Amino acid sequence: MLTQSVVEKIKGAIESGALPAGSAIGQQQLADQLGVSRQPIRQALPLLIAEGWIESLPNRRLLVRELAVAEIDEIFAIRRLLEPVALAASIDNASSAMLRRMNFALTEYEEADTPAELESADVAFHEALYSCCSNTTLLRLIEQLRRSLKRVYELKALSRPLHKAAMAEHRKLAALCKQRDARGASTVLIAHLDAAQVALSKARSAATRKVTRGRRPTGNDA
Amino acid sequence: MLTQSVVEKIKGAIESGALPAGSAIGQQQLADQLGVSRQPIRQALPLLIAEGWIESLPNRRLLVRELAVAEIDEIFAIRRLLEPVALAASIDNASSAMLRRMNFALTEYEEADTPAELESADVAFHEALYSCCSNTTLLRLIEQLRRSLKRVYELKALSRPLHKAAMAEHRKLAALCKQRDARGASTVLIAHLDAAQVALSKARSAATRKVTRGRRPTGNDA
DNA sequence: ATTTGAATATTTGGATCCAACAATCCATAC
DNA sequence: GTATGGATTGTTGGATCCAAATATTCAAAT
Repeated sequence: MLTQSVVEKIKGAIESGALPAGSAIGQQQLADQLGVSRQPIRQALPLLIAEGWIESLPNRRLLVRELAVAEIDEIFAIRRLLEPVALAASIDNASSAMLRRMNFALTEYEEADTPAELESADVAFHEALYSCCSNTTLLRLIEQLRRSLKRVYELKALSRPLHKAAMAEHRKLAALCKQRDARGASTVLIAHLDAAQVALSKARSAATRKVTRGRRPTGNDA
Repeated sequence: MLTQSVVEKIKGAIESGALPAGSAIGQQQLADQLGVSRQPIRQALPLLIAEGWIESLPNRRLLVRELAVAEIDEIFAIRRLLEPVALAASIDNASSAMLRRMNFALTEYEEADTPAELESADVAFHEALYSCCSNTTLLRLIEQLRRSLKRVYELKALSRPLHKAAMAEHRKLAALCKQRDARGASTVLIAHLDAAQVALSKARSAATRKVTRGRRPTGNDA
């Protein structure tokens, strides 16, 4: 079915920044860009609107939805509730396969060169972390929340020290999983989430300032 | 937009049992039934599939998705995580409007005659409960989870004593909100959810037995 | 120069068309 | 009588058509 692939491609374009937040889009334009007719686009749109990727203006214009800072915080608040529970449950009935998957993702993360590799290794690690939580609805929910943040993540993909820190936290998590210390792992996970949140909001406010003033106020990047 | 109303109508039909779980459906059939052409149906389908209302078989047949007992339990597990937090936050910045809405829904619930009125009063009460939680993403999520269970709720709509119990719990919740006792309210809410869960699973297993054997093994209903 | 209004152009949403695909049904062969 | 193969029917998915709604442009009037 073309519709499904169109949905994924549009999501990918939004995540990658090819369709920047706030930009207006038309059905025909999307269709041309993806090399399909308008029909699959039209089937994809209601889904994308319902999932919050695209906003439908009253003028029946469409634009890529912006994620407000407040909304990012809201999502993190929910993740803080759900992910520690998923992790604890996952540790309780952890399989050896889970530990293997975790370790694999860990090394992938360490050896990643490109931001894309980093990203996919990170996703793989967290998926492995929760994989044994035996609540697939919860898994889907967590995945959805993480993905809705993804389009803001590439900002973060620049900073080296943050990745170092994240890697250390991942290693700590893996160790605690091996020891089956659900309580300890949850604590570390919450810290991990908080760190990601402040990193994100910092990167975002910096980016906003950049846009507003045309240039960063201070500090060397790159 | 017709599509949106088609989505709602199909959801409603599934919730009301007009489209029973497990039944096969065709696009043309749906279109005829709703008095529209196939086009709006086709735009609605990807959304309904993604949200788990309809299942798409590999043979490209469609059928109304069944909710497995395990899945119901999963949803309750998530609700137990989210709703107490939403309630506590809502109590912390409760407005007088919230208390008024709660009380109104409470009396509506008490005076309800038909199952539909009961249902809507219940929804209104819980919406009022969480309305001040200041996390709209969380609110949407909770609403989605509650609604996904709605189609199983009408089974429960029969038993009188259960409603009495639910009403008492609602009153207790309202009182605790008025006293701004977030902790106590959360505890009662969890008990409320648990009660609903066991009631649901009992009703469901009874219904399944009924279907399987053609009649209930023991016990008087009605 | 600014604003109002009409004419034009673009875009959307619903309906329809058509080809590909899957299931069903029937006939024939074993 | 059963099983296999083919024809037929029905349904889906993508493309296209058309009318209605909206934005845009351009001209005229204040």
